[in-house]
Amino acid sequence: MPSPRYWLMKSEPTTFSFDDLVQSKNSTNHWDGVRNYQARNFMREMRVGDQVLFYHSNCDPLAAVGLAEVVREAYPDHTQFDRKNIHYDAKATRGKPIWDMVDLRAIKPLRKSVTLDTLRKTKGLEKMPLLRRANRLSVMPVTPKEWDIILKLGG
DNA sequence: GCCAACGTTGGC
DNA sequence: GCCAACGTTGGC
Repeated sequence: MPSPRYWLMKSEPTTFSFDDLVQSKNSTNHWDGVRNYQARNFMREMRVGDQVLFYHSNCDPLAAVGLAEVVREAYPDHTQFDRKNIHYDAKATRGKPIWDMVDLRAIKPLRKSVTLDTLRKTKGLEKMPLLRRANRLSVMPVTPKEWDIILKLGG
């Protein structure tokens, strides 16, 4: 199976919002802090040019808000080595890192944010992991069909 | 290697 | 603020 070309990534806007990405140098920043193996493994499958939906969690409104693309493939997340960082992992060493991150560049905000509520009501999106009850996965693949549906909703 | 307890995520 | 889901940890 070829690797998916589309992804959804969740972030709490109080921690790092789509606007924060837009305002980063070259609209580009690294996606650090992933500490879940499934999410990490999905990041490792990402290739330069893959498209990413930026989703805001734990806020109001809950919604997909912007488009980004992968500009650097998985490399070690530096925060795992930093004792003072909330994401510090004592088991990780520079010789044997555990956690990776990718770099994303903001493409543009969606003309219209697509709320979780809308996603739930839209046919064809039922299988998205995002919509599963109490879902915690922060990085997930999006099928081309789902991608088209969501982009239409987002204008 | 099992599984209960614990901690975190994140929608509600 | 609550709590369901679920990943992780640790005792055995």
